[in-house]
Amino acid sequence: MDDAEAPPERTRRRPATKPHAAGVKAVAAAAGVSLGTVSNVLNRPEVVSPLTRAKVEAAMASLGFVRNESARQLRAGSSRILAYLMLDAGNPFFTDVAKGVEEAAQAAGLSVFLCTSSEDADREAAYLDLLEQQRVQGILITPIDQHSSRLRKLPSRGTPVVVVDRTLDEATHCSVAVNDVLGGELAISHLLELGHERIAYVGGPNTLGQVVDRRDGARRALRTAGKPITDLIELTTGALTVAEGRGAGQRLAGLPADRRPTAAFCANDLLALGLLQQCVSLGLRVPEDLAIVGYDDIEFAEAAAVPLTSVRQPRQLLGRTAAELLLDESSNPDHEHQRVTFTPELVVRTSTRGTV
Amino acid sequence: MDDAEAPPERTRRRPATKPHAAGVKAVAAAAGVSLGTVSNVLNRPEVVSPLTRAKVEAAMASLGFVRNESARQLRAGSSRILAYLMLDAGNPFFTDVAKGVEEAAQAAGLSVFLCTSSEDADREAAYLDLLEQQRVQGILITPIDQHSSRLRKLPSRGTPVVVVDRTLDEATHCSVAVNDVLGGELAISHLLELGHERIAYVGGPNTLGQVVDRRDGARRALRTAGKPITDLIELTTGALTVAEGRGAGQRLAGLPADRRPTAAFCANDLLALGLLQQCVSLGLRVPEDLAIVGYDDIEFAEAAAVPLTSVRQPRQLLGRTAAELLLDESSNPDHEHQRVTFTPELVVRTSTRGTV
DNA sequence: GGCGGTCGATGAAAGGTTTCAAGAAGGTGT
DNA sequence: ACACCTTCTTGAAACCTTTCATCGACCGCC
Repeated sequence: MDDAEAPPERTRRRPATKPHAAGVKAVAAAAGVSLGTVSNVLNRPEVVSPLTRAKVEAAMASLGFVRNESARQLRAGSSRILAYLMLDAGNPFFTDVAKGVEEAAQAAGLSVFLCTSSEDADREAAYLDLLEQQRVQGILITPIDQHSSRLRKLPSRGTPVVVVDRTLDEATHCSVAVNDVLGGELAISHLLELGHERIAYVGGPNTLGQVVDRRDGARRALRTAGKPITDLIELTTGALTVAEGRGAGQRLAGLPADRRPTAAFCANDLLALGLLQQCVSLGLRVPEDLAIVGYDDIEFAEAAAVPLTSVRQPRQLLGRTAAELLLDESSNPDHEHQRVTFTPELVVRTSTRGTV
Repeated sequence: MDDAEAPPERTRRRPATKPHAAGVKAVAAAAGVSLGTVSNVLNRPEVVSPLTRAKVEAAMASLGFVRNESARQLRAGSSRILAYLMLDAGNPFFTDVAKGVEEAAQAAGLSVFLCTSSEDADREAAYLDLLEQQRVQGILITPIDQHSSRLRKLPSRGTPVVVVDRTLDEATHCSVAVNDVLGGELAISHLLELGHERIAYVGGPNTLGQVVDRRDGARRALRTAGKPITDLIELTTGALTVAEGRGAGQRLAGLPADRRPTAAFCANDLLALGLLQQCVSLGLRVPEDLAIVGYDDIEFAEAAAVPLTSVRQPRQLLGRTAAELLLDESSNPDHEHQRVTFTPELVVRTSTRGTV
């Protein structure tokens, strides 16, 4: 056998790498230092001498070095990212929660990625899988189905989860919520006090915990007042959107006046705004013919055609608290899961009270 | 020297790995196959025999295997993620754009991460760096400062960028926008036709291209009508939010009636809604004392206290088109950058026309 | 001048996946 | 029985960074 013959001739495999040229290696070569030193400049600048650091930084700038986060994360094992998987980005309630999350994350030096399930269980599942594979620091989620096994399993595999706007008995996560049953109760008590007898509950789908809890609160208020819960006329919607609210308004306005409810409590403000808009355009007077109570007290509730009575939730605080719990869980070794519940507050405006 | 003495005794380094236990290696062992086969099951299931595949899948399930995306991406060099960095998640305009983006992304099998700069240049920069380091497939962005060098450099380093809701002359990206100058013109022409002479332009900050273009359109309409552009009373705001709109309303309502504008054109609907709300609550009648035109025609514009005349933009289409351009750029080798411009449309409602 | 100590820089190993050339096993036709 | 395919499976290399034990140089001090 002749050693000199047939050199290995390794065919160059091109792993579809983007033009992202320079890595630490190239920087090290350009700066005339070792790999480790470049890494130190990146991660522990204080241990490298000012002169060397300057050389390395110059090399980085001239080569256009961009750190490869995948490699960093693979080796270091930690991500500086936190995700909030929300139900519906079009609902200002959730974007306000997100604002709170970002506030807390920024304070801790983390970044937030927002994802939206759009009330679609498959999308929710797909995002959960993706985020787990990405090994994000943690996931904040307002779930569609809080009993999903995927959700339960995540924490045991190392990805902390905090449930937002839902309370959960599971011992696997923290949760931060607002007492929705109480909120429903507040709304209906208010309407009962105003003398309403035929009251509608507009909300759906019933797979959403929020929808069910608020309805249960409504029923409880009726019971407390000594009325049968059958007095609550339920209009089920397919989602919590303005469009669905309009649809409900259509159905409601179509009822004969003597069977039509005199008040409607909507599972959120988007529904309430749609309902309001449709009813007004069909000639019903609000609140004289139909009083309306919304939920969330989003910024637009006050600016509506008829300023909307609504149940207010501490949106930003909700997000901030959730993020803080998540951070505690991933940094504090003796973290204990908590269930935080805030108290909602009724904000009365023209849509129920008429005159100011 | 005695070979048997002092075994290396390598100290175990614990790279802070999360409990995420099982990797492909463990799965391979459990299933009695090789590493490569497990990888094949993951990436090219069709090449592995049904029997083997079943064994591997069973092993994955029982071990709770979660693929490490960092490692996958590091080796394979490609990400299945696309990011939309938006100006303000609280603005329904952008969440509608985002919806369009997700639609297109989902069709292509990609996932979308949403980020929000909140009109803060530092946050924008930080997110751009982060996304580049993550080596996302591409970035969609509604920029604060479209002349940022960071933005220009990204594509040359391998991360495609599409600018959304802004037109850009740079030869480095595609952009998808709506003709904002024309939009401003439409709004003001409408007001002039209605006989208004003292017109206010409410918007800011002037670093935002949208704000400037819409104002320029307004001025152009005045010129076309033979009026001096000084007729346009400018109220500069700090951001495009409801709260800033209220502030502007306060300022505006404070003017003596003979100097107060009879109409206001707002750079977006959030401002318009805030302005409307504040003016009404201070006793001005809309549109009799003050006509208002908004911009974007978000869903809440129609449901406002006084239904809002607004300039409509094809929001979802904007997002979808942008995402499609991005996908083309990253898959089609002879992609050419495009500038797509849509045409806005004036939607007249009560806030300018009074009676229906 | 020798000793201990500090500060900085070094380079090999490790992290989990994908890739691909090459090998093994099984089947078919003559 | 043999050559030739086809179909699956294999194992080592490569991706880029971080980590850490070790080494060299330099300083001050007895």
